[in-house]
Amino acid sequence: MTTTSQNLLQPRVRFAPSPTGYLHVGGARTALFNWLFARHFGGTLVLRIEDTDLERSTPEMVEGILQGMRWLGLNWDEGPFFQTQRMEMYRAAAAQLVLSGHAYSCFCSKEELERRRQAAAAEGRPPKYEGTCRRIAREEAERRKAAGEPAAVRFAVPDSGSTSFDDAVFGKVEFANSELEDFVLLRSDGVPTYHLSVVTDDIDMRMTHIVRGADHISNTPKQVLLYQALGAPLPVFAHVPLILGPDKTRLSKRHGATSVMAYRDEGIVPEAFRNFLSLLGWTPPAGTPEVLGDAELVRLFGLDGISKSNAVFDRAKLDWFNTEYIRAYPAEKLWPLIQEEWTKAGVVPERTDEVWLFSTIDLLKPRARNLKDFATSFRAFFTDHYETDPAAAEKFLKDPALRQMLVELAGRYAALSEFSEAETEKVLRDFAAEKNMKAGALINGSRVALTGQGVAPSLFAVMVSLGKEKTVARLQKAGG
RNA sequence: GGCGCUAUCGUCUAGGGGUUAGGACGGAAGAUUCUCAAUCUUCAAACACGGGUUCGAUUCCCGUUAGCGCUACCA
Repeated sequence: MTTTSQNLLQPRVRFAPSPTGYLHVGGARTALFNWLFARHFGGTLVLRIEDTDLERSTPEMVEGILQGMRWLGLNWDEGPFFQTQRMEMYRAAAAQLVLSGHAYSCFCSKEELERRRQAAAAEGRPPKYEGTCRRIAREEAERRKAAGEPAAVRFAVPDSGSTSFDDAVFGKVEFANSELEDFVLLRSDGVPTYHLSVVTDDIDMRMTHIVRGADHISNTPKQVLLYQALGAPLPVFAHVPLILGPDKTRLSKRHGATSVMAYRDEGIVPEAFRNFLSLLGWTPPAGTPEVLGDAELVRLFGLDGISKSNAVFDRAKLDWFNTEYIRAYPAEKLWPLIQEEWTKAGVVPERTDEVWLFSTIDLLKPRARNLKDFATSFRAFFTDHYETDPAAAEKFLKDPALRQMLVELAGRYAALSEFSEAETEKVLRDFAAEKNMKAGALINGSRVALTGQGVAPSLFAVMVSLGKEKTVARLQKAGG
């Protein structure tokens, strides 16, 4: 039997990244699915850092991954555990496997192995390890090791038969054992490889479900063999389809931002990112809307909704989710996120009273595409230190006569006692009629003069938000 | 190359032996005229191919093709 009954009431899952790079989109999605699964069932999410690749793992990347997890809002319940701090356990497991006859010492050097692989490739043979050292008697192997000869430990894969498992997403997957080679468990320097450390840890940490990328499907039979050799019950495997770039090849640097932190830098709201990511490879029950906040996601998530085919990362849709969240968020929720953008962009808001701030944010948010807009195109609402978009000025503010009109209009506004939307509009329209010019020209010109942008909310709402003093000053400034 | 997995609009997908094959993003057109990056309306857009099974396949089976994954003393 390849599966065992699992307790869905208290599932234990893990996210196990390797700190050889930042937290990328694919890893983030895997982390999210594990998080959703754990939260849905009230289970436990363990964070485990798989740093057994001593060459490529770095502390900076560990920090980068934790930072990514925090930005994504994916909290874990146990860990982070580091495999490099659990070396003794893997060595003990390897020793146990040698003792039970499931593994053996291999004295072939890396160079020798590489040479044989080349030769096999040249002859068109599969580059599989032939099991040379499997024939060395245990006593002799012990003697050679004692003499100081470096040795790795390999798993002795059965020569015949097959190994299968029931994947929660893909169903039954079966591999002929003859396709599997005697893979290395322990390197000659005593450091475990992936297969050994992952299985040892998953057993030790009592994982009930292994939710990971589909790129691990081919690795799974080796791990199943290890579970069996170690006498441990199998967890439920759930492989999730991969995320591809727009050209349908695996998502990589060539496709632009693959680090999740790049999305923070681009002004993406974490919850929007989670929503978008959740729908890459998973579909909620039929009839459910696509905009799903965390609570809904947690409530609806399940392994049965995971699809089998790879998904393309669609940036345009991410942006759409982002605008949906920015619009839906109340100003007070947007406020701290906006402050971060201001800090990054060096914007120092001139007014900080919440009533004004929140109403201005509410005025702006329907037109925001990302959080950065509040520090860039909306900048003029919060500070006098802003640039005017040359294209907008060219389009709406080019005419010198119009600019003079704006100065004159400023005078009318200066005399206004009630600075409301209705009043400011009336003043402008009366002025336009009096001067026999189109109100639209005045409105568009004023918009650029007031906001530095060609696109902004309704002009009179803008004026009220800015207040009389700024409106007058900026209109006057437009004159020259 | 070998092994494994996958295949519905451009993208994410629903569906399922008989449907006008549904939705969302994106796209196009129009409306609005106070801009559009807002809003509203409308439209275009898909079952990879070939064999079966069947009264009937997009759906089930086989094959082909394509894509992806694995094939390390990486994870």
